[in-house]
Amino acid sequence: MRTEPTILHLDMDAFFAAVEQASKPSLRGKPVVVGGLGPRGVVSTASYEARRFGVHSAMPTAQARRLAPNAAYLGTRFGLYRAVSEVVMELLYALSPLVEPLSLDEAFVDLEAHEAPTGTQGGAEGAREIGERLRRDIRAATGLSGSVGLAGSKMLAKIASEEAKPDGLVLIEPGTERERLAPMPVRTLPGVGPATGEVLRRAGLTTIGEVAEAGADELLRLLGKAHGTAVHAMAHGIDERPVVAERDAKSVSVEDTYDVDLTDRTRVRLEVERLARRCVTRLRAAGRSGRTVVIKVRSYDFSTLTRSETLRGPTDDPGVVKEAALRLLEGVDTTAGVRLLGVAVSGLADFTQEDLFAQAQAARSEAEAEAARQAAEADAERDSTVVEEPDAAVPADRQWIPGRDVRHAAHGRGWVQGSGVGKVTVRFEEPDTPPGRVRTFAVDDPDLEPAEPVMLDARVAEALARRAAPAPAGGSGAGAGQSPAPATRPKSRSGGAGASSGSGVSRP
DNA sequence: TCTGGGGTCCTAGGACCC
DNA sequence: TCTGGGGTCCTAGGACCC
Repeated sequence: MRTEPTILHLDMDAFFAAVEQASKPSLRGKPVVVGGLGPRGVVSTASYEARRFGVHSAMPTAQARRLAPNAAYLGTRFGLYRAVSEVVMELLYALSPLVEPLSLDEAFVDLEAHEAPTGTQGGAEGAREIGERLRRDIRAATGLSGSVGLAGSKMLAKIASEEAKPDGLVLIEPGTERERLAPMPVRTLPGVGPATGEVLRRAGLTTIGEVAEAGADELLRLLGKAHGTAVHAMAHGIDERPVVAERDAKSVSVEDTYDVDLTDRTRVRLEVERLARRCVTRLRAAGRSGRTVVIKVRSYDFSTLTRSETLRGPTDDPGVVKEAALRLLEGVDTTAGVRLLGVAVSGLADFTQEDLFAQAQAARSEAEAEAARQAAEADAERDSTVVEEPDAAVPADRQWIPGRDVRHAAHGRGWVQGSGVGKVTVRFEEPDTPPGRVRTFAVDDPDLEPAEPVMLDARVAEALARRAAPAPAGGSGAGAGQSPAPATRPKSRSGGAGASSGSGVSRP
């Protein structure tokens, strides 16, 4: 525990929704909901205006539409969010070399890991000054607001930034932790979710103060060794976890939820093959290989199972992963219908078995690779004609997902407001124009085409240009701004860890 | 109301080895 | 003949986070 509040936690406010509002003038100050738009979609982020209607993250989008029927409902544009995130993270690295990103919109910074810049004071006031300057810099570079927490530990810094939301800064003076924590509900502690919260509630413990009084023995009995120890320490305001730089990913996974349950076994096999290929594409993009192949099957009734197989050595061969995934699928009954399928590779390494025994296996590998290449080609061809549930045979970039940027030959740049029954509605405006007019076209209007996303801010524009340049070979041609390419981050090989985060409770 | 997609960590049992 | 304990790997499931 530190005696100075030198751990900083940054959390961007309603990040995805705020990025959309920054790029769409007509949505500023209005309720905006970003997330899955299909029948089984859920909300990723709701703007503060939408939250007033009761909409929040992880809520089914269908429910959100009932609560806030007049909000704007937009699909996610991860390429754009990554570009903005890069700019924000660069500002954090300017504060200290020790930055721990938790997701695109959140990170810890260890302010002790560098010498104080000349002209700034140390201690709490110095830390507050750094935090406020950071918030100004973020607004200047991106047009967005972020909230900052400062404390002597990660846990308290995170709790502080939550208290600071939206658009604020809270500093918790070391020494005041226990009294600040005592009245808070147990669910405030990181790592205490619905299940743990319920166990504690049944034991009569609803506030952090009550948990602190409970004693280590009882907590270990209730929650088990690792969790009990961690919760006990955190309730006492003790958290010695260091800020650690971004780590290499330990697994890579892809999964799809289908609009309609899949029952046809041939279709299920085909989907597993596609997922295996997508998974390997991402694995290779990260320069990694893996030893364990995992499939995930969620049934019509939401029951979920996984099956895994560990290979003799790491691979990044799509054919090998696909065969393993199909073998695992053979042991799973899917006749009643599946709503989700997933494929993952874990046990990651930086090399493949083929590298190690390259010479001995050269001939064989070559034949295998050629076979895999041909198989992949055949699959790719099939893929391009495969029908996704509702909208048969419409190319991805012609599906006019709400929120996507477009360009019209006569009217210029705008974004898709909605589409249906053969029509698409476009609002013509850009980040730096006044709110624009709406026009409607036929979905196959040749004058209308998808466009790259834009942000007004110069630094974000730069980041966008950087990521647009190296298009990944073999990419599946997803819509504008949906490139699966990993983020290029300073000092990071594995880059696009994206929405990764630890559970954050290991051994405080 | 009907539940996404990407991750991390922990637990527990069985196999296997020393 | 009966009885050990510890360590590591693998598999499956679950809690949690953003």
